[in-house]
Parts: sequence; structure tokens; C-alpha cells
Amino acid sequence: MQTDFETNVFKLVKLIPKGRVTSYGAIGKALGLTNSARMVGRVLSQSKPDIPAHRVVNRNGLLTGKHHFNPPSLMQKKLENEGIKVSNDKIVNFNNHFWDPLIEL
DNA sequence: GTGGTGACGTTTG
DNA sequence: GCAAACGCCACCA
Repeated sequence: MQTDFETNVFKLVKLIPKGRVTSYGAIGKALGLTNSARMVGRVLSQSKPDIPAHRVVNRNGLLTGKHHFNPPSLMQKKLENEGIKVSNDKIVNFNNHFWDPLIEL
């Protein structure tokens, strides 16, 4: 059983277009939580394989949560598989791949 | 019930 | 421009 917030996060993450990435703050902001990025990250930790959590990174474009993947390198691999260049655990041209739910939706 | 920590972000010094 | 502190909410010890 999940809260509405978690449901929203799951839905939003599922709506992320292929080859695009977003940030915790953007998701939280879209849900009305301006500074609760931690919550978003926590929710993603409970996300199932059904959720492309690899498309969610921090504001720095850094794959901070890759340690929670299995294996951790899977995150980078998936991003690269979608056409996103990843170097040193961080997204290249992050601004170019950034997907803002507030704008796109 | 209290304290500390966490897939973070923003603001101030 | 870089470093440090605060804020937010939830879970674990």
C-alpha cells in the first residue's frame, strides 16, 4: 500500500520519456513539495522494477542512487542504452537531457 | 519518545 | 566560486 505521494512519484517517473532524465527536486516540486527531494529518493528506493528509477538523478546530474541498483552499473548502462552519455557516474549534457514535468506536463 | 540518518535542494557566508 | 548550514518528511536504532 502506498501513499498518494508515492503513487504520484511512480506515475510521474513512468511518464518520463525515453532518453530523458529528471531530478528529485523537479518531481517533488511537481507534487507540491519544493524541498522534499529526500522523500522522492526514499520513495524511489521502494520502486519496483516497473519503475525506470534510473532516469531520476540529483540536481547535479550525478547518479547518486546508483548504489541502490543491482548491479550499480545497471543505472549507467540503461542511461547509455537510451542514448544518454554518462561519464564518471554523471550525465553528460545533463541540461540537454533534463525533463521537467512542470513544463512538459 | 528521542536522536540520527538519508537516492536532495536552496540559501547564506 | 566554494563551503557550510538549514529545511523537509519518513524510517531505523
